[in-house]
Amino acid sequence: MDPILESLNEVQREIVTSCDGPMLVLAGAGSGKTRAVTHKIAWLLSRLHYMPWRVLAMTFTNKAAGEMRERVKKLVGLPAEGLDMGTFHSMCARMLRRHADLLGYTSHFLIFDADDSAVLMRQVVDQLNLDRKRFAPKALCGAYDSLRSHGKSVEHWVKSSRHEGEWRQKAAMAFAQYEVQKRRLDAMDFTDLMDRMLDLLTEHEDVRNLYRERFQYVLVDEMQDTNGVQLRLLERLVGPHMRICAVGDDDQSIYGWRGARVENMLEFGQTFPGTRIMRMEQNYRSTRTIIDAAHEVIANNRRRHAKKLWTENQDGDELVLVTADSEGDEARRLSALVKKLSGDGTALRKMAVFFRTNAQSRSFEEELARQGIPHVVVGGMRFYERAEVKDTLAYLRLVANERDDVSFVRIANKPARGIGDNALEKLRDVAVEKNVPLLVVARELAATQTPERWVKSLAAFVRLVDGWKSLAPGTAVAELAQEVLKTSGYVQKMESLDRIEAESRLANLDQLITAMTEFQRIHPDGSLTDYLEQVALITDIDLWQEDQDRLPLMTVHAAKGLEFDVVFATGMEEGLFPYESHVSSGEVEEERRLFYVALTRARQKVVVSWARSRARFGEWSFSKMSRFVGEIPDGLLSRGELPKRRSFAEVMGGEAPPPLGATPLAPPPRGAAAGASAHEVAEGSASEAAASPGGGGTPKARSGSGRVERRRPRAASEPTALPGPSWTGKKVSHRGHGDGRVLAVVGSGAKALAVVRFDESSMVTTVPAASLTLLP
DNA sequence: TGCCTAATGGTTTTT
DNA sequence: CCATTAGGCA
Repeated sequence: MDPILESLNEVQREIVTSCDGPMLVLAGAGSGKTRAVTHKIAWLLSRLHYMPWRVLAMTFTNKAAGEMRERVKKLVGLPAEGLDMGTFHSMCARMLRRHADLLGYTSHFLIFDADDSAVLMRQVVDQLNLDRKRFAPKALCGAYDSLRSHGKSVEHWVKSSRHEGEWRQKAAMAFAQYEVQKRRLDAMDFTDLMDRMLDLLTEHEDVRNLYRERFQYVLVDEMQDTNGVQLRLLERLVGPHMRICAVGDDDQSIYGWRGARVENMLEFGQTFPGTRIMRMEQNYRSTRTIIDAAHEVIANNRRRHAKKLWTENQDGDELVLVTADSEGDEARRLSALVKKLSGDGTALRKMAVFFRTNAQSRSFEEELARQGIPHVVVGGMRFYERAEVKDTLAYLRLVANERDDVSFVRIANKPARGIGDNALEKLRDVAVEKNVPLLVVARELAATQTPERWVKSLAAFVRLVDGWKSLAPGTAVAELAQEVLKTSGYVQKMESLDRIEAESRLANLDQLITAMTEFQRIHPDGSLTDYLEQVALITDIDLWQEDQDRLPLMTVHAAKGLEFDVVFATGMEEGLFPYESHVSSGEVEEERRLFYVALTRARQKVVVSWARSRARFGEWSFSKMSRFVGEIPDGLLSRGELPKRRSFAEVMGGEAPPPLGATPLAPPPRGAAAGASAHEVAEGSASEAAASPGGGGTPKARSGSGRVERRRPRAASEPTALPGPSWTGKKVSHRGHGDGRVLAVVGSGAKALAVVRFDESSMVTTVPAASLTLLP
């Protein structure tokens, strides 16, 4: 038996070895899809002797591409290096660079991230004299993006509205202006990468033929999450040979809101006539109980291909339901379970906490820190979104492309160098009038030698930028960045800030430089533009290092494609999961698929949890358990012993429940009275909590309810210089991490360890208390 | 120009 | 509740 086929089942073998026409693989969760794809690539390379660059593979994340490449490498060795693998976005960006001029862009066009787009949109909104509130730039970007990803025209969008016609009309003007400005800036946003690529292949026959010739085999992963444009892209990319293999699972389509069309799976056969359809329905990942439970849930969806996963795996444990009183309580109960499992030998990195929205991570972070459980939030504050990192990149972007007005505005006066708001205002007027980039206007003005102060400042700035520009061609990225940071005065300014703040930022810049050096090691010939592009398309999943044993926390969306021994599916409440706006708009099925994805990530155990009450915008609200939990049959779900239903007073800390329909109560004393209180309240020490029943002198009486925030008398002892439990809740600073708040202290004196949530990174980390300074 | 305080409004999900 | 921003002041 061929070693490439040895470890495969019947279906997988068939998939691997049939390579002469279009194929669609309906691959259920955990059915060994990645294995099939990697072995197929290996087959193409080593048995059918495809040259690596003739194989194009599209994945959903760069991380998935990297992993796939590694696995192919294990099978066939070095040739795997030359494979064209990546996300749709990164592959398109690369191809677009090569032919940018055909579309009226330069080859170092900018790639706008969501932030850049919002900045530009804000300028547009101001320009059109629209109200920033009613026309929130971010919301406009979102609307416009969704519009395009769904393949709708602006005209259609405007007409389709019966209400708010005037709003849409004006928004449409903003969209148009946004397009104009984006063009002028030589920039593409994420959606453009798809749309312009489609233009390129549609309008330029020679380019189309070039790639059709080049790519003799095309593989697509996660087909269910591609959008209409992407399907058409594939259609044009794949030549008459039609050697394409797409893999997907309609039950796992969770990006409908971004334009993903499950229909792409159904229509695949029409786009590529003669498609062979293969099914992979044996699950190798999960216990039978998990598979059955997941099936029962997803079977409630009407719009799906009827199918059923099966497995030869053991039955395994029942799923476990955890009911909590509040989100803090939920976090506490799950942390206890994590501790127990970890004690029984399950590595933290083999477990995962999932939630519907990013905001939910907070309560878990706090509790895990309190318990000293190492963890990592995948997708929280991103490294490349930190201000100092973005500033540095903005400098480089301006050097790489002088049409980058967004970057110009960002850093022209950072550090302050006398180019204030009115200077920028004047620049922009001229720029718009003449339709030239800000930097060019600035350069012209500088040459006029007008004695005004702001013109002089501008001239100095232009000199700096031009200096870097002349330096750029022969200089390594890391070196250039260091030069820029030094001569711009950016670092110097930072050093003059208070020490601690500065150090953490400088540490981040150090890390950035390190990353640049690393980039150079991998791409010795990489240009500045290459570097900026790679950085623009990086995601948090890509950055997630699994080498440390930490409990990962992430949204279910981020969990796609991953697997864990134990999965905690949290926040299972009506309104949250399924998310409220999706229930009313009839998109519950996508929410259910999302839950299905969550369940099927698990190999051994699933814990689903929900909280009866949850704070939203600081107000407390009460929810029912998610309908999805109810869809798991009784025999498969252990409801555990329900915590005895506590009285409202016990839960909320001594307050009486609100009359029905009344304003919700004041929140339980979480933040304000520092870490400890939430604990005690949930443990049910109601007597203590009743101490000051709406007493006088409390700061904010909440209107309507007549209730007030409970305030616990502060411990008499003032925090001492010596680290100890008294530091809990205090603001501190750390050289390296910056400012933060102490969540817990273990031990006391010189050896004490403090768990701190740092503002800058929003990271929760354990550090020696001795390394902290107490802030007032 | 830059720093501080007050008010305001925001929670889906991401390439 | 939180983070971000607008607006006033030094």
